[in-house]
Amino acid sequence: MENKTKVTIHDIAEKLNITASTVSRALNNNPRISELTRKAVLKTAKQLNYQPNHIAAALRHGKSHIIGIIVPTADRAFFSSVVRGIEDMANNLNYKVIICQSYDNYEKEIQTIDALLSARVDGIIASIGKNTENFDHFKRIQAEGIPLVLFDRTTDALEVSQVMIDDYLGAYKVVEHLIQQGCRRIAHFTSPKKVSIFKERLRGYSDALSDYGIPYDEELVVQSNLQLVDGRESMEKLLKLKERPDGVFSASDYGAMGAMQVLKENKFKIPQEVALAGFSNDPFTSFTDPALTTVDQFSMTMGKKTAEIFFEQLKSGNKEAVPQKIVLKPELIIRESSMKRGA
Amino acid sequence: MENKTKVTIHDIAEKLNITASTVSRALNNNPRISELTRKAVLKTAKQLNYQPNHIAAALRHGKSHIIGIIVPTADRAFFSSVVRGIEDMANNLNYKVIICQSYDNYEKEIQTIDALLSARVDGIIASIGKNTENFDHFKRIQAEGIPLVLFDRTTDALEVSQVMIDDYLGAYKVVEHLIQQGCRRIAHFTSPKKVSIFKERLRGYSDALSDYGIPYDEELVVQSNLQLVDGRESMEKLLKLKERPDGVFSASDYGAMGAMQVLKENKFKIPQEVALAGFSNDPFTSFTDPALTTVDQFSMTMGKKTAEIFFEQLKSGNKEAVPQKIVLKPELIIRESSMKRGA
DNA sequence: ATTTGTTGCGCAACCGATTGCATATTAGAA
DNA sequence: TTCTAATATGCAATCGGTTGCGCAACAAAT
Repeated sequence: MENKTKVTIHDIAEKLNITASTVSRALNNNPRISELTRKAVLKTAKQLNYQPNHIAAALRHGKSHIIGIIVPTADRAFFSSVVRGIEDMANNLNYKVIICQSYDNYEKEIQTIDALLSARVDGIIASIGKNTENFDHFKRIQAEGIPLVLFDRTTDALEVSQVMIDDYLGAYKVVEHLIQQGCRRIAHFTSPKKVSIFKERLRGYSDALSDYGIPYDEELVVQSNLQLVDGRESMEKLLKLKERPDGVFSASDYGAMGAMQVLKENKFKIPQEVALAGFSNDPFTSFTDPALTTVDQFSMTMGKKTAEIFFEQLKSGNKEAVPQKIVLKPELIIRESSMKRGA
Repeated sequence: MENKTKVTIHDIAEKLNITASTVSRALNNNPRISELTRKAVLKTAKQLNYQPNHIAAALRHGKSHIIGIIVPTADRAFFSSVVRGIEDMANNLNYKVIICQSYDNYEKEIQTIDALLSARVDGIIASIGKNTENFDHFKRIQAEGIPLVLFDRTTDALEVSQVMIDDYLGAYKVVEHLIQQGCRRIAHFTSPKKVSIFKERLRGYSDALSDYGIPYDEELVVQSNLQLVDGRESMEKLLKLKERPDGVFSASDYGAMGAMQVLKENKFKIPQEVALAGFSNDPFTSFTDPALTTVDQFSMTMGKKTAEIFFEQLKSGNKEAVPQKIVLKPELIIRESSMKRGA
């Protein structure tokens, strides 16, 4: 255990009376090294408990073999699941992953990117924070010439590959379903933020209504931050309308949950009097009573697909390939909260 | 934007007709550099858009200024909250954080530690995976001479600082509360794993019973993996007993949730017929119907405290200081699922 | 026997920043 | 005026691998 000084390839070299170059090549399976030498090196390395210093290697060929992932928060099932998909692939390719959280905070997002850049990550995969409206920090990533891929919370303000789900379609399906269940006054919780996912969901809502001949009513579209409390407030506001809604489609599960609480507190029957649907298929949605209808986003698939595109770009040396835009199909998960007409 | 080659201190030096040493010192605020030179260097650095290469610096003085955090999974509110607490402090001290997930997988835990070690992190903060029973990989961290601090899922098999909550006390409080609500046959969901938290919770359960003169009944203690499905199975098993329990204390919120589902499916009244309590205060516990009684673990505090101890150790050069063991007090959160006697 | 390859390994530069020691310049002290 | 001491900067080694180029040794081809 005399580990005072870390053992290096030079130690191995000395012990075998060869040079560090040979040791390095042996360890890297360079074909120009004889089988005999390689075996000896490997054996000695094990004996001395040699641990490669990746920092030195990283310095030498300018690649850290680390990729950065930026998510608004890691404690949302959706994001952590995407991360897992990415991680799996990265690990297989022998890349390490730094997960950073922006907490939907613009300043923190900038800092995070700075940190990742100066840590010399080989590339960055990100989902944009809710409050971000300026994308210069992302442009800096591209200016460095390292790959950048966005997922879910993306933007068209950047020339970049992105993987998202078809939010429009998901929303459309939800609203169509609510209509088919008999709803005629369907409210929608949305966000004022410039993130495209919310705009797309709103568009899906509005188009579905119009396709089924239901007028779009401004007072039924409530803007908020879509958290639990926001859902509560929005619902309370809706209940004060002369004509209350008979269905609510929230662009987030938490928002829908808030609505559910308020409705239950006011003794409304869900879904008979008011049907309810969220978006994201957060695990808790199956725990509520009634269980919440929502839209699944195939997060693992999104992670895998994102990683695929990312590493493709990485391998290709990040040439100015045409940015790809992958749109995955979401799935409507129908649960009790919207089944007015039975299963 | 001619950023083909990254600018280095040598570029700055050349432009100013000085040497890289001077530039380095100027950038590091070394007092042996004249104010004039320093200003010039800073200005030129900005002009050329110089970005320090931390990898080179890391190689030079053997410190990466990166710390590794290992959690079983980042998508559990508890863990991500602890992580956030750690992150906050780390960022303030200008350290970066790599978050790694072991997914409660022993092999992956080992790989992760290897990866972090060869990434030359300056220290590691970890919560042990459920299935880990051998701790040699953690000993390797210590053998490297870098600080290691464990939180929540800890072990006494290692001479290491640890931060945990008083699981015994938390469990005791829950059971005491259930007894005070009138429960006399209280079941407990526990895990067979060697992680101390579950053993402590079991001990709290058992002691509370004994303190209140209630016999410990083996058939009421069900072992499982404590996930949702496990909770369901355990509850189903309990309902087949000749004498069913009138209270259930699950060592995990998910387990309690599974029990709740089964009880509701079988039309049992919660809490009147069976009172229910979990452990962890996962956000979803306030969304269930009835809302779930549980134990809060002050995750942010745990994160802060963990970081505090960790950096203390790091600053002190990781001398063989006596490992500290911090035990935080948990808080019982009483909700409807256990309020037999009203609020 | 000479040429042409092939194989296996060493030499030395290099990645970018840091730092102990040396040196030059200037100021202050004797 | 000469000596001492700061002050400001340069020199060169170093961190631990990696890699282009070169060379020796031996085999195969002519």
